[in-house]
Amino acid sequence: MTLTPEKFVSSYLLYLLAASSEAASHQFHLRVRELGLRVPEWRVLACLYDQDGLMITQLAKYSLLEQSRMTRIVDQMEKRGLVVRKSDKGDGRRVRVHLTDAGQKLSSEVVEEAREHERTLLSALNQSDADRIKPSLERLLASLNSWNSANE
Amino acid sequence: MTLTPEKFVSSYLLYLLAASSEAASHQFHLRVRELGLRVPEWRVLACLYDQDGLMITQLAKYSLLEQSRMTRIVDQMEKRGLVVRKSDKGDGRRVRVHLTDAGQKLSSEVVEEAREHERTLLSALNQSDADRIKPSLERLLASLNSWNSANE
DNA sequence: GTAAAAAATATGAAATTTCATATAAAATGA
DNA sequence: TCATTTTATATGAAATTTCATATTTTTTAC
Repeated sequence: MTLTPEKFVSSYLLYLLAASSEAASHQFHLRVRELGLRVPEWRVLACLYDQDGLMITQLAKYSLLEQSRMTRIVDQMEKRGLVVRKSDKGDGRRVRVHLTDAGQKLSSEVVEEAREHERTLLSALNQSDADRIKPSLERLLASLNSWNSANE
Repeated sequence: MTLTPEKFVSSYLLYLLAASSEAASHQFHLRVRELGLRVPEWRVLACLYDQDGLMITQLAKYSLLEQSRMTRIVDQMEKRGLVVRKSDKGDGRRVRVHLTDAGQKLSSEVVEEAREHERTLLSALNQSDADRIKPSLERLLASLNSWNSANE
């Protein structure tokens, strides 16, 4: 049927991206679970580390998951004392999520481990790949995002 | 506490990879759902397109999901008439998953759409990024995989 | 040849996730 | 202003996913 029946998956862009993401995250996500966190919870901590008081919707977007799921993740983190909800004065629809002291402490610790893990990963690459990978992914992501917005 | 309180997430390698993967896949995964498939089912079709008769475990690995989940994905695809299980002669533990005629037809069609989508995505990048991205991800993935094996 | 270990798949039960939609607040526009 | 639409979050119910473990077959080590 096709003239080029070569393997498809192993050089398919979407596979390479998903598999790289999975491979890069694997060890660290094991560590995250050791710390008693699930991946989405770690993502929330990381987002709030950068900017405390984000809304549920923003957390969902940055953490790459759905809003209704984020609502429940925040529920659990709140029960656990890592974050608190505060309603936005000025816009009563918005819920601002803030780190508690415990959440702040944990988030700093895990971010530090994440940085260290990243250094380790990068040091396993050859110098030129290690130098280029992040800027290159940043450009890719920017292109993809603008392409996606243009095609919604 | 830290001397460089700059944003962490937006330039974190694991975030860049996960977000790029998500952004690159988003539109195509919508299309996959339009075709009545879930993402893992599409992945199975793609794997079997490359090599019919893979085992459950291999499908799980290539599709980046767990074995017990793959068992149930295959259950559903089998009920739907896209694949059939055949037990491996020579090793009775192994289950070989084969495309049916319908599965073969569907898998060829979706793979063709995936190729087209990939061309479209790549054409949105500048020439040099478009040329480098796949080889570069292939090297990254290889490094990560060998690093992961070494650190299990 | 046999016991123990390993490998491949399946499955019950709990937990999570999704989907559609409810609720409530704010913005828009006539 | 009032009705309509949009935005933000929450939630019920169904579906999926995970986790631990059972089952079956093969391999390994004695």
